[in-house]
Amino acid sequence: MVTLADVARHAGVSASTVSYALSGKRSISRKTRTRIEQAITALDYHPNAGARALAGKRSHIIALMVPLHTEVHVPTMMEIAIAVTVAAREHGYDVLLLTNDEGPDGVQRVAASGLADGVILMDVRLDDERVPVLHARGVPAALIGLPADPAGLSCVDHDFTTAGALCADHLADLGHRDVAFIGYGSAVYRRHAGYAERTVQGFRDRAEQRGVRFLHRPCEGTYESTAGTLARILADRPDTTGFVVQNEGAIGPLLNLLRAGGRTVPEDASVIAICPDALAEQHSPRLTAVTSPKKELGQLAVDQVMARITAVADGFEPKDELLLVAPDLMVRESTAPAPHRTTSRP
Amino acid sequence: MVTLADVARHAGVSASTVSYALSGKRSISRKTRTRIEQAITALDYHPNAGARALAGKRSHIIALMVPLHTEVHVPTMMEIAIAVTVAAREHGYDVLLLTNDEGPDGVQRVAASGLADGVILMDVRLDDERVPVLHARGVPAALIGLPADPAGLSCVDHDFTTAGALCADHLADLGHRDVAFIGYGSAVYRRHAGYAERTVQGFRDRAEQRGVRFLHRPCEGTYESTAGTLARILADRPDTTGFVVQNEGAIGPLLNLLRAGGRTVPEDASVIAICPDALAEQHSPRLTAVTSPKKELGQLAVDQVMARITAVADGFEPKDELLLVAPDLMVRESTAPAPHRTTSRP
DNA sequence: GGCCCTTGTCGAACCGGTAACCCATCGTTA
DNA sequence: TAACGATGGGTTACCGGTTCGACAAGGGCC
Repeated sequence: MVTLADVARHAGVSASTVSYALSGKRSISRKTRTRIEQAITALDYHPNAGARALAGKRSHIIALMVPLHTEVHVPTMMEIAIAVTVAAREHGYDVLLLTNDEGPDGVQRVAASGLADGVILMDVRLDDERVPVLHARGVPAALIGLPADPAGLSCVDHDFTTAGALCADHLADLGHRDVAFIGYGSAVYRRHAGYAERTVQGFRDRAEQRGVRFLHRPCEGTYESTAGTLARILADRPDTTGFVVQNEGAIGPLLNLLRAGGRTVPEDASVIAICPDALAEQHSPRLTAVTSPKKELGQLAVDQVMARITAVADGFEPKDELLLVAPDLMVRESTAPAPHRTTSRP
Repeated sequence: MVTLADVARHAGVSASTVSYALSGKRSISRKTRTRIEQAITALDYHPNAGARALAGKRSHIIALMVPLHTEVHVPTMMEIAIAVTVAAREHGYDVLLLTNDEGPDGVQRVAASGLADGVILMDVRLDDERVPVLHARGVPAALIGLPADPAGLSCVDHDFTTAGALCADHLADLGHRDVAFIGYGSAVYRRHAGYAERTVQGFRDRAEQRGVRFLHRPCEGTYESTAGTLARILADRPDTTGFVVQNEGAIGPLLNLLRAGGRTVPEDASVIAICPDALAEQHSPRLTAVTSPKKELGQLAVDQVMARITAVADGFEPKDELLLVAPDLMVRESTAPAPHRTTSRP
């Protein structure tokens, strides 16, 4: 193994000079710098991570805690994870993968041992158990998702409220008067996943503003549950012509069921999905969808942790941030003006 | 921060004794051991990761390099990544997430710096560039996927050959005489992704053995490409009654297209998917599918790296392993005996 | 009773960087 | 011209564990 001392010897300088040349924390003359650089490439030197962490009190690692349960859209999660990893590298950081089953102890473990300088938590619940640990230890952290009380924390999230509102607006604009919101399975709402509730809330509020009648129905995302949900919706409100689907698993079944029931999309019924673009493109017809830029989420979260890490290291009080990333409505082939009423009702 | 020395003082012993009590590398009397344990919990001691890595020459971290391109099924990848993480924890190891865009340099970086003790590579190509680095540095590694020359390496993979063969067998058993294999986009084959080629090979060989006529057609997985692929298949072999789909994106479109073309599944055409169970369950009808246990893959890969890490540390020559995990054929609703020929041909 | 082996503990030398502190040189300013 | 700041480099004390060698105490054996 090649050490700093080896490089120093090879370059004819002292170890500290090499260290400073590497970190840039002091000015080094052109000549010595190039001599050092040559020595480094000549010897193929790679600074020892453990020694660097020990002496520098920074591991240059952030931990990313990902959810285990599959209710969240996995590719989306993965995309965020990748974005986090890439963004972290740009700060000279690496990413440690933690699973949610380690829970608060996992956060405690990596933070207390100095394994990670900071933590990014995904799939944050309103009453998340990991948050107290962050406070207790003063762990630099960024949350992707919002807890009930974000005081003293940095958070990023999709702006789900706006996502819901965009859906309501789009359908209202197209003249739909009776619309249905097909949400996640009731377990998700029971877990108090903030995003699910906020989407419905945004949809509900805007729908009311626009004078659109709506139903909100949970749905597990299997074929059967979707069939059941749709049947109940049409039983309760036969004139429903607009559908918003947040549960990705329900999209395919819904389209099939509508078709099977003699309703053509988008002529007889409009469908908006709240899902990644890749998914929206896969269906036939291609779906009008509301999407959030996942890459941005990951990058922002990294920026937030990095800011907190340096703040804590420099003795500053890290400042809280709460960023909501605006979603985009992409109009495709699955939405159209509401059909004229053919059924007359009492 | 609580250090080993603090614990030692609190327990009235020397630092080395605490270290030995923790590592178990020397016998410690019952009494002192319990005193030390009490001190540890009393002070809430967590060994410093950097110091441990530096002194012990082990970071207790393995790197996992995941692919970036989306041709592979992302949830499957994620499931493997999670399995790796969980399995690693059972060995007292953590997982560092690397993305494939770092390429060979990434492997070099984490290995040479001692950041990671070993590496698990996913999405291995036949002529993977990262393999030479492993050899050059003697990096303990496990590959998920097979390179062209696995000599000196530990590898796990799905037994794709058997997967292909299982499909051919199942269709042959049901009496299908003309079958089609709908594969991945041609880019995948061009990248020499071993798994794609091996699946086709296994299918081809078994089909020939069983006297089944077959076609192999690449498919990008979009709606259009699937339509095109299906049209060509039916043009070339109108009597085709069995379909094997490896590209998950093509499954939904294929089912819709068959239905639209007046072919009922499974009465007129049987469909087997090579995909995760979760996906097979989502379609209607539920798909007969060939699946590999992803969890096992991750666990085995971890076992392999761990074995190599300890081997290298103890000065042994690590022994190569090549494990193929057998897939399961799960019969569901999308396959049935071949229909009697109704079209007579010249 | 002397000898040796086992068991339990301690002291101290690392592991490979970091950064505070010190020193020399040189150009600038009063 | 003396004082001074800026620049470039060396010395060295850590950072918090691990592990080797030393050693004392106790037991078994001849």
